[in-house]
Amino acid sequence: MNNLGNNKKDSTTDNIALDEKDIAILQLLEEDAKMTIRDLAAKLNLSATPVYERIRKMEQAGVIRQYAAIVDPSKIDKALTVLCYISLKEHGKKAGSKFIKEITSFPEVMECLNISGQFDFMLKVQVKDMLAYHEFNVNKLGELDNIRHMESVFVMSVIKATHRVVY
Amino acid sequence: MNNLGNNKKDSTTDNIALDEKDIAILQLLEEDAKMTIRDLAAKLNLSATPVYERIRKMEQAGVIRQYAAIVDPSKIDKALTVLCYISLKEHGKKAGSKFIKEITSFPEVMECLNISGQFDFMLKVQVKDMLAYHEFNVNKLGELDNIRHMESVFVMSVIKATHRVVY
DNA sequence: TTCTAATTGGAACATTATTCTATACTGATA
DNA sequence: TATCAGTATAGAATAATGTTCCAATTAGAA
Repeated sequence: MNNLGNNKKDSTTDNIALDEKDIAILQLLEEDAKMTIRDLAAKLNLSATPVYERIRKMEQAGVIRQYAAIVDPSKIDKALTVLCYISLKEHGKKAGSKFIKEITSFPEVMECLNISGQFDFMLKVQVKDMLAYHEFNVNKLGELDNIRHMESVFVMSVIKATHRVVY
Repeated sequence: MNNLGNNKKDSTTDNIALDEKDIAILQLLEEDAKMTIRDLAAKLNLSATPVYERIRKMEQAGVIRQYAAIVDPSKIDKALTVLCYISLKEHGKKAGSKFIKEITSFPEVMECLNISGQFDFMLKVQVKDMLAYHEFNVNKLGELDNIRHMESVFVMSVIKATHRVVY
């Protein structure tokens, strides 16, 4: 048990009620953010204006957090994904914050989750190859002083990876 | 050890050499895919044409896999993330394919990784709450007949989550 | 140097996003 | 049922952006 992590709300406004049309728009934009408003409108049997307004509302409400270009890691020589499990020695607020600050500064760390179970954190680390991971381990994780235990699990293949949360 | 997973290449063309300008473009588009070509050009001290051509090449080469709207799960009532670890009884090609086909069909499964270690797969499951996860477990995972062992790890907070792989 | 191929700038053009206004709808009230 | 207020919508006008074209420039090889 620990009290680490950062739960700050980053929404611009309060919650928003989404109807079926909003959901449909989200589903389409999750797959292809470059779809034009007119194409969206045609699929939903609407004109451009309501689609445009609905998207704008969802952006402002923080429902749509970001539009991102998704890059294939293997194409930029980052073919190895490793899940790195870490438990800390000190779980106090101060020690935890320090660890988080350092971890999040590493560009190799795509994801850092505060988890239940025997470990405190799971990192998803994206690197070129095993040598690069070894160096990350030694030079970056190895420099942190609050790590009690560490375990690496290697990703052999990606069966499914999506950003779609709307269904 | 197993031979599961699907490593098919989905690139449109062969590999491509990326220079510093390409990298810079990727980094910016990973953060904000809606940034205009003219803004990108201004940041890179180029005109619109070369930026446009470079993006097009990276799209066709599969370096840019997708443009996606990233939705905040908590805003659409999917606030609980669970890591679900699974090991199979049968690891043959046929049994593995069947499992993969079923798992990837579940919309709650955001991610499915074939991993090293005591388990065969890690699923990242995104649901409303604990009750919804319980139902997913019973009604969907529970219907699969090839599962030997299963373990759930709950995500208490997300410290870092990025799609940036270019650095 | 000279040549070739690739890259670039800037203008022209095509497409799309965005705004505006009038109309249609919805649900509540009397 | 009639009327009203608030919201959502379509369609046209405008602004912004994407896309193409071509001439000029650059970089590298012979």
